[in-house]
Amino acid sequence: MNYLDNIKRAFFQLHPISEDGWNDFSGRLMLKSFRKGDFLTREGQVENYIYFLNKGATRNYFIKDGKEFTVDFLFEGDFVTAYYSFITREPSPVFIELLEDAEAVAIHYQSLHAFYSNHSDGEKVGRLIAESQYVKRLRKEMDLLSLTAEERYAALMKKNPELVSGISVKHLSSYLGIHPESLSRIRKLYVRN
Amino acid sequence: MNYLDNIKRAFFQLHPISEDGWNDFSGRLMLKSFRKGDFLTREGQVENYIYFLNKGATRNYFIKDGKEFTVDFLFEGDFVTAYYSFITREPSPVFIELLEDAEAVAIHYQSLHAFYSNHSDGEKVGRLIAESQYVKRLRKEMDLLSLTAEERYAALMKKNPELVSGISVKHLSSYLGIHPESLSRIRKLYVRN
DNA sequence: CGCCGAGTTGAACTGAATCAAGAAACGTGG
DNA sequence: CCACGTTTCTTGATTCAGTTCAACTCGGCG
Repeated sequence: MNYLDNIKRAFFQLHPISEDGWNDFSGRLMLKSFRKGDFLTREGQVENYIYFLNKGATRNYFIKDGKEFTVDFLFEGDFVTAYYSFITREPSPVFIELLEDAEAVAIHYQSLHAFYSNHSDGEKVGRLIAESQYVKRLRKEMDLLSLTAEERYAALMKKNPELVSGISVKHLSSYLGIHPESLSRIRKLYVRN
Repeated sequence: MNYLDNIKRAFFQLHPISEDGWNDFSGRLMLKSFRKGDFLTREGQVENYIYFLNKGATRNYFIKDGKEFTVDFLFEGDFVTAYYSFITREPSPVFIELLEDAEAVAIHYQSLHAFYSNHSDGEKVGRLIAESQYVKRLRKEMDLLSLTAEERYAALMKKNPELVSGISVKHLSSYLGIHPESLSRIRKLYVRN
């Protein structure tokens, strides 16, 4: 059981490819370690990597008028990148911060694109990644448009209870689009023992 | 100048492909006509097409608790589909309604996927489409999180003035995440002659 | 110990929703 | 082309969810 097993499983779940294809891909990966508080990506830099989290958790956020807004939390077993910047090659509007010590496998932009070119299966995986990211974003947009803060909290608690308990009020609230005080009040309504 | 010229131009702007590839692709297209008020897609049906609008405009919206929420407006020269459903093969949460009489070129899901398989360039185009859709959604999500209703209106007016003038208050407001009365008031602030 | 950031609670405030009513624009059929 | 009914837009008054500012509690850790 080495550090490639997890990513291989995640990769094949998207789309199984030939052993040759996998060998090409896995040969491009680099293992990296991070400490809590480190950044995978800072605002303004062009994202050059997609990471797969073997261990750890990240918060992806941007800053507007000095205030932080969280767009995502990602955990062990997730692919992580400042995707907007990775795609457009523009400076990233988002920071990616490690919430705990982490170990991740990274692939460089150019290396991934070389892989895309080498295998039509590669392109397919790229498409599937992009599609799954789209689905996630649309869901969240729909929630932001149609739900109240309290409904968003309830929905999140239902779908992702470990997130609700594991993340600070400050960060969670900025993900839900409200202020910490408001989340604190909403939470009180849901306390039951 | 036939009905394929526009889509060819749009397609090649994403990614130029070989003449063979284009012939394969264009042979799969169907020309369709719609009347104002028709639906390309209704909630609950699985989306089987991607359309390219030669003429016309659409509003993509979903309904929650009887209220309509608009996620997108699309116009002449745009690709249109209930992408969420097209990807997941689940029933679409969104309706796509024609805002005016329209002419569109359509490709069927299975036909597109056959094209993906035939050409690695095909997969690449699929990836590029998905990526561009992602970018659009993230931008909107960031706006919804970090801007007030008035700021969202101002931003939209700056980036897309023809949209602001051409779309009804009712529809525009549901896109901005506010109620028609609120948009009406915001608008008053921006009137100048 | 004592500090310090995170979380909670309270009170006043505000942006947007809601409810209601009237004015304008639209389309459909005579 | 007008008359009618229907929908859309605007304006006003009120309410409400969520913000803001401020004070207090708690738990960690230096």
